[in-house]
Amino acid sequence: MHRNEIPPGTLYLLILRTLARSGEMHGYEIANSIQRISDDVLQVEEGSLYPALQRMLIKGWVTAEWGTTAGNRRARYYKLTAAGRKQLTVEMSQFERVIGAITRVIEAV
Amino acid sequence: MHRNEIPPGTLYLLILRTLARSGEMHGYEIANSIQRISDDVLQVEEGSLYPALQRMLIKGWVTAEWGTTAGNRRARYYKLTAAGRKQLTVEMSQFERVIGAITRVIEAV
DNA sequence: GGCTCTGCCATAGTCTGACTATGTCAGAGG
DNA sequence: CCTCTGACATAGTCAGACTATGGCAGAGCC
Repeated sequence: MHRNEIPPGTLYLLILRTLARSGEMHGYEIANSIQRISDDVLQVEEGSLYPALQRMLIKGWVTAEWGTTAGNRRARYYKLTAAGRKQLTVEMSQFERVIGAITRVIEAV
Repeated sequence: MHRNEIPPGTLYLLILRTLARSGEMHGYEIANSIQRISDDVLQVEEGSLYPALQRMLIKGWVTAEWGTTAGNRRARYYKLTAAGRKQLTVEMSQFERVIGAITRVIEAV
C-alpha cells in the first residue's frame, strides 16, 4: 500500500543532514545510511530517493558528479552546496518549531 | 503560497487528540483550539479542516450532529467514536516512532 | 428596515511529494 | 553464461494540505 513511513517534506531534511555529515555520498549510500541510523524505521525507497535528489539538484541544494564506488561501480556522488547548507538550517529550525508545537497539542491537558 | 505549517498526515492526529481532550466540539472550535495551544504555530485553514473532518467521518473516526453554539449559531458538533480513539493511539505511537527516528538521524554524529 | 461583520460550513481545483512498478546497465561470482 | 546485486532513473498514482470562493445566519450597527 501507500504511505509507508517518511512524512512528506522531511525527506529533504534527512538527505541534507546525511550529506552534511558525510561530505559526499551516492544515492544508495544515503538511503542505507538513513535506514541504518534510524534503526530501520525510515526506509527510503528508490522511487522516493532519486526524484527527491533530482529536485534538490534543480533547487541548487546539491551538486552531483559521476564517479566509481569502492566496489567498482559507477555512481553519482552528491555534495551539499552553500544553498544546501543554508536550507538545512532552515529545515532544522522549522522541524523543531513544528514538532514542538504538535507535541504541545498532543500533551496538553 | 503553499505549504504553510502542518505536515501532511498529522492533521488527523491533531484533530483526534483535540476531540479526545474536549469530548465534543465544532470545527471552528477545533481549529481555534489547535492554533491557541500551539502558540499560533499551527494554523488550521478552513480548506484543510473541513475536508479532513469529512474524511474522518467516512473513515468512521468521528460522528457529527448539528447543534447550536453558545453564540446561537448553527454548527456541527464532532465526537470521537471507539474507532477514532483507537486510531488516536495508533497515530500517537506512530508519530513518536517516526519522529524519534528522524531525530536520531538529525542528531547522529 | 438595510448593511456590514463575523461565525461557521463547504467544495472545486491545484500542487507537492512519497509511493508502486518497471526498466536499464554493469560488475561479481557461481 | 547466467543470475545477483549495486546503482540509477522515470512514468504514473494517490493522499492530503493548500487557495479561492461561496453561502448562510445571527449580532450589532446606523
